[in-house]
Amino acid sequence: MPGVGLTRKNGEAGRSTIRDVAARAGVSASTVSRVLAGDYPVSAATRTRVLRAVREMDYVADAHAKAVAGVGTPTLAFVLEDITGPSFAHMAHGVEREAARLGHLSLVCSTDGDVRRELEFIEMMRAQRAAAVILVGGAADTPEYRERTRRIADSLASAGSRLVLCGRPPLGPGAPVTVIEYDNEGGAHALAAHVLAQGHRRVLFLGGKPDHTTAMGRERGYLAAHRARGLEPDPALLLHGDFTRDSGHRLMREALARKLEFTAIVAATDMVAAGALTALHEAGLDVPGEVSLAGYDDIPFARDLHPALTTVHVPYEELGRLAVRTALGHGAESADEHLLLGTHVVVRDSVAAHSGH
Amino acid sequence: MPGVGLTRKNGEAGRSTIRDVAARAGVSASTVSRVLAGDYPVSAATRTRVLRAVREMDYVADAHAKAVAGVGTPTLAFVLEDITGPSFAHMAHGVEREAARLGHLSLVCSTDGDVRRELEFIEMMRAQRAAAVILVGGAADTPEYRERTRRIADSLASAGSRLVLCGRPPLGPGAPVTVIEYDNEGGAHALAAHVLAQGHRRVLFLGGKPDHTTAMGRERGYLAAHRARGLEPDPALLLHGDFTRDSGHRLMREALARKLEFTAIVAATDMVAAGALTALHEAGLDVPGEVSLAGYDDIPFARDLHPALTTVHVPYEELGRLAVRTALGHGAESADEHLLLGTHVVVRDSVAAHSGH
DNA sequence: GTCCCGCTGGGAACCGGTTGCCGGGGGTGG
DNA sequence: CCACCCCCGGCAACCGGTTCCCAGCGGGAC
Repeated sequence: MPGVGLTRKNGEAGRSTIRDVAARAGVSASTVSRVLAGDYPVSAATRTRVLRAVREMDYVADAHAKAVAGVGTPTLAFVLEDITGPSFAHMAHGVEREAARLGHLSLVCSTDGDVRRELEFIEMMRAQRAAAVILVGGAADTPEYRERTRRIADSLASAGSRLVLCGRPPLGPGAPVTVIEYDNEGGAHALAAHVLAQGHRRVLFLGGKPDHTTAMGRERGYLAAHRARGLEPDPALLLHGDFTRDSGHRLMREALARKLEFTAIVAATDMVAAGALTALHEAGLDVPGEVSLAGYDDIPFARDLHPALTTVHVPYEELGRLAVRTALGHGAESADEHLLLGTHVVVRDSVAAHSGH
Repeated sequence: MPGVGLTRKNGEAGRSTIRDVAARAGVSASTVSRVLAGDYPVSAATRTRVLRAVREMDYVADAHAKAVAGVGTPTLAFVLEDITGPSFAHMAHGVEREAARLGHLSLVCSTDGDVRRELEFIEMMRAQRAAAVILVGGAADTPEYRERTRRIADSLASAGSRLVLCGRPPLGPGAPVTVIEYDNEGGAHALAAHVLAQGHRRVLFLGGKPDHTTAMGRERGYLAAHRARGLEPDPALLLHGDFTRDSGHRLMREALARKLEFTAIVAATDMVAAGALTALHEAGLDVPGEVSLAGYDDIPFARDLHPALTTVHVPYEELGRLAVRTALGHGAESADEHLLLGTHVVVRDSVAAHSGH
């Protein structure tokens, strides 16, 4: 005897719909919707009955149905290489916190550097009608990258969404993109200048991948600081790896094994510096007595290395917050935007004056 | 002249619907749907036309509409206190990677320890029809916690979702919950035993909040290791703070200022150990020459502290992966499950034999 | 005592997909 | 040559909400 007798009681499995609530309250679905929306006049008695039914059935309106109906808050998406890296984690935290504050949910995707995964995810975000997609972290700035990213930006823009590049290479004029960067070159310049001011003349640079924009920005800063003093750095002192602790460790061991001459080291990342530091310790070298060392990022741990690491502070969390604010603040029609956040060096104990020579 | 003439060209703003695609391909919406779904026989010619229209219009099916229609992949949600903590970040990475591998999107929420935010988020997840909600990280195991969490679990279960507790206190029998823990007590026991085996008898414990289950598990392990040797630890050596670097730093300074007597330290966390280590350094103490130090978590940085930190390895990433596998592997009808992952101590340089006395 | 208006609440269309069911047309076998 | 069947594609209902539009009812004013 189907039809009338479908008894979906309170505790029973399966979600209850707005019509179930309406039935229990003895009103129509429209009324329930209106009570919950809060606009529209509803008599006090009816409102009470509806709210009681909602409470008793533990009803929550289906977010997808709302989305399809054109109401409902779109989610925010952010994509990063690896949330495990401390600076990425701080950006992610900023993004998530700010999104939540503004009432949005955050979808996250780690790509592990895989471009295909990034593409697939962004396609999904288009299907999700994401409010914005935030791409965080540097990337290789190749023509192919620009073209691909621009296509993504257009595609998102035409779907009413928006692409935000956070610490990523911009795309040139005309692309519907918001860019938020922090000053890699400036920070590295200031840091290297600090090291040079201590009298060091041969300073090893432990860099990242040669086409990676973050890595290159920092390397440019390192070079610029030299040239600003009329010095030309020895190309043999520029080493390339990636941004991991292991890379720093390996590079440092190689430098030592090859008996490169240097009195200070600038690492592209605190993680790299950490690896380098233990390699130095393993070799029995005193820091900063025999060699000075500086990092970049000012991750919390920098203070706990021994000696405490001199580094460059980057407002990662603020970067993330800013990214979502600008992403959400604009409709698709907004002009392209390009923000550049400042950095500052924080002096601790790992860089000392160059005594001898 | 409205009606027929609505020319929504390719590049124009606004997403295209399945009916737009159908119109362009000269077929009905059903056919487009079927071509994209891949099941159902469609003639080669029609399929080609449809696919071309899809490509030309850069069409993506709306995920919300699919969800409402009952198809489509539900997303996964995970909640943690602060993604900035290294161990949390690794769990998060594991969760996200495994979810992606299984074709699910991941929603993330940082609570900063705020219970209300946690509640709100979970309510949203019910509205999102999330496949599962993964709560990660310890919590205060109060009766109020159990009751509240159980209510959440029931509510999710009745909506066809599932709650997973990952490194969180279980709820007792009968709750529709999957629990995945790692062995805090066992790990701490093994670690403390290692320290005691080196001849130390007065070992300071730098713990977490007194009602926090993770903290308590580790403290129990510390105590149990003593008792297994017939020793009764001095209660004055049990200090309580939280799991941050700053807490370790502060606690250590206090212990030093109060001239507590100890020859070794077991910290509840590598972060705490890091803070403690720099406090030790600041006080001019040699580690492990004068004091031994051990941590917990085996975060990547542990190797780069000086001396390299002896600690307990926890398979955080695997924990995250496991959480999503078990969460997704079961319908709501599955039996309650309780998994316990093992840990092991990794011996480095920060614990030495107790020489003097 | 009417008339009119404002306050409430319901019916139905719509959002953008999926899918059960049905019907037309062409190929094949008798 | 006719009938049957199968292949393919369209119609319409449905998922769970929102909202436009309209109708009924009650009260106040004349």
